[in-house]
Amino acid sequence: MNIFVANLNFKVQEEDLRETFETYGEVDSARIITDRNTGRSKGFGFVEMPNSDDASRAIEELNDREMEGRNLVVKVAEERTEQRRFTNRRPQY
DNA sequence: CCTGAGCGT
Repeated sequence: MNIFVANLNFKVQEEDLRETFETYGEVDSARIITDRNTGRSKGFGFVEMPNSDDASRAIEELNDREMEGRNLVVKVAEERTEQRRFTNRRPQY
């Protein structure tokens, strides 16, 4: 199950996110979205949990929960538009 | 070092 998590403190990293969600069950992957150009955190990310039951509990429990001084926003993620592949050439603007 | 709506290379 794909989980969207936002309102993250910028200093929170993927492993912190993973640990937080592992409290409620197995975490397949945790990803923090970082700015392509600066590499800094965008303040939100995605967590994939194999067990949808654990995922639902995690969403209920972690949504609006405080983490590093910020209140987390945890929702079920929308389907990703399309599986895009790496493109070495990016229009820099 | 710094910021704060939203859905990913």
